Amino acid sequence: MLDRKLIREQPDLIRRMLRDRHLELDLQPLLDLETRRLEITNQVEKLKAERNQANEHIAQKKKQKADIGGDILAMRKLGETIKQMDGQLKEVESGLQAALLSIPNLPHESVPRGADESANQEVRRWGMRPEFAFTPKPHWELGDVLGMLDTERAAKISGARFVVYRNTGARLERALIQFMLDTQTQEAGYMEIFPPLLVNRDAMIGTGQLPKLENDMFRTAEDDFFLIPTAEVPVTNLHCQEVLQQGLLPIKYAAYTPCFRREAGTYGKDTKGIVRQHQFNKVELVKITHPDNSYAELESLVLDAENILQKLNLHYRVKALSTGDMSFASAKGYDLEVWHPGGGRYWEVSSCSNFEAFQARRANIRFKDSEGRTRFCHTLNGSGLATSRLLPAIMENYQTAEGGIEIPEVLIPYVNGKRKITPQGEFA
RNA sequence: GGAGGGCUAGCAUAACUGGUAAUGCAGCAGACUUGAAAUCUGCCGUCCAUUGCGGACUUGGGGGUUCGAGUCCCUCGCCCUCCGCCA
Repeated sequence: MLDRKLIREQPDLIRRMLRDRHLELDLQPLLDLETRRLEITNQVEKLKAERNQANEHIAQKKKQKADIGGDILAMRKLGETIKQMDGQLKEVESGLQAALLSIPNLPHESVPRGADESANQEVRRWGMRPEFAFTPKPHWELGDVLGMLDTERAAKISGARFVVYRNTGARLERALIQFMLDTQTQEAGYMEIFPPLLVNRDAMIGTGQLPKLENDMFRTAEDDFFLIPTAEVPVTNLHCQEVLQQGLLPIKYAAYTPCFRREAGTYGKDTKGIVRQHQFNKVELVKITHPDNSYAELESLVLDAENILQKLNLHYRVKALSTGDMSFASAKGYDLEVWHPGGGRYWEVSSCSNFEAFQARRANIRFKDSEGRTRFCHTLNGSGLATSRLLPAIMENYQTAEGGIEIPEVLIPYVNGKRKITPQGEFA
C-alpha cells in the first residue's frame, strides 16, 4: 500500500512512477475520495467537538441534580446527524481502502525502465554451460527412465500439474531442502521457521497477494483459509501488528514450505516436466529491516541465494527486473536463472525483492527508531531456492553418458554418502 | 462441537450504579552535571489543522441501545481452562 499522504501531496510523482510500470491509472477518483474524506472529517469533527462540550455540561448539571431534559432533547438531533455523516465517511473510507489496496508499489529509481521482461538487465553470470559429448536429456525423460518422477500417477490422484517424487527423486528432493536450510541457517545467519501452510485473509492482504490475485490462490471454502503460495506470506506476517525494537533489526528468517498455486491462465504452458506445478517446494528467505539498510540487505540476500547455486556448481545468470516485469508489491527485484541443458534454456529459480514499506504498511509492521518515533519497517524476500526448477537443473547438468546422474559434491553427505544414481535408477 | 474466563499504548496494571481512559516500567528529547546516575520537564497509538491556539478518533473487529459506552446488548475473531472428539 502506498502512503496516502504522498498520493495526496504528489499525485504527479505517483502518476509518473506508475506509468513507468506501464500502468495507466486514473488517480482522480481516488483523489476525489480523499478530498471528500477530508471534507466530511472536518465537518463531522466540528459537530463531535460540539457534542463533547454539551455532554460535559450535561454531566455537570446532573451532578448538581439540575434538570437536563431539555439538553438531552437538543442533543438527540445532533447525534443523528453525526451518525449519518459517520456512515458517509465510512463508505468513502472503504472505497478509498479498496482503491489503495489495488495499486502496485512504486519502482525504485535504479530499476530499469521497460515494457516487459525483454527490458530486464543481466547484472552478472556465474560459471559456464557444461559441454556434453552426447545430447543431454531433459529432466522429464531422466525422471521417467530413472523412476524419480511420476507425473502420470500424480494425475490419477490429483490431476495435471502435480508430480510424485519417488525413490532417488524423493530422496534427492529432501536432501536439497535440507542442504539449503543448513546453508542459510549455519552460514548466512537466518533463523529457521516452519510456519502453517494455511493462512487467513488478513495475512494474504498483508503481503499483497490479495485482493489482486485471489484467482491464483487455493482457498478453503468453509473457513476462508488460503493455501500459501509462498512462505513469504506466513513468515513476513509473523510480525504483523507489532512494534519492534530497533536493535532486533534486521530480522532474517529461512523457511522451507510447500507452495500452492492455481496457475490459472497458464493452461498448456510449460507442461513438460515439473517446472510449473500446483504444489512445489521452496526454501524462502525473509528479511525485516531498517528503511536505511534495505537496499544493502537486498544485495546480500541475492548473494545468499546465489551461494546455493555456486555450491551446487550450476551455471546461472542474475537479472535486474524491469519496471514492466516486477511483481505487484516489489520496489526492486532480481531474478536468478539457472541453466537447464536438457531443455536448452534458463529457468528462474529465485526472485528476490525489496518491498520497502509497501507490505509493512499493509501488515502494520513497525519499529521504534533512535528518535523514539514509530516507523514502518522495510520487508524483503527471496527464494533460496525453488526445488521444482533446481532439481531438474541438477538432473540435467549432472547426467552422465551412461544415462545416470552424479550427485553434486555438497549433496553427498545428505544422501548417505552415495555418489551417483545408476542408469537403473538406484543410488550407488 | 459444548461450558466458563479473558482481550485496555512496546510491556505491566487501573477506571463508582454508564459521565468521556489513570498509573508504573521501558524508550526519546531537553534541563541540571566534567560525564554518568539520580531528579525534574516535555514527548511517548492514529488522523486533521498548523501563522498561532487546537480538534477528532483510539479499550481485539463490526454493529446496536444512549445526550454520552472500556462499562449494557448482539455478532465475529483470537487467547486461556475444562468436557467431548481426534494424529
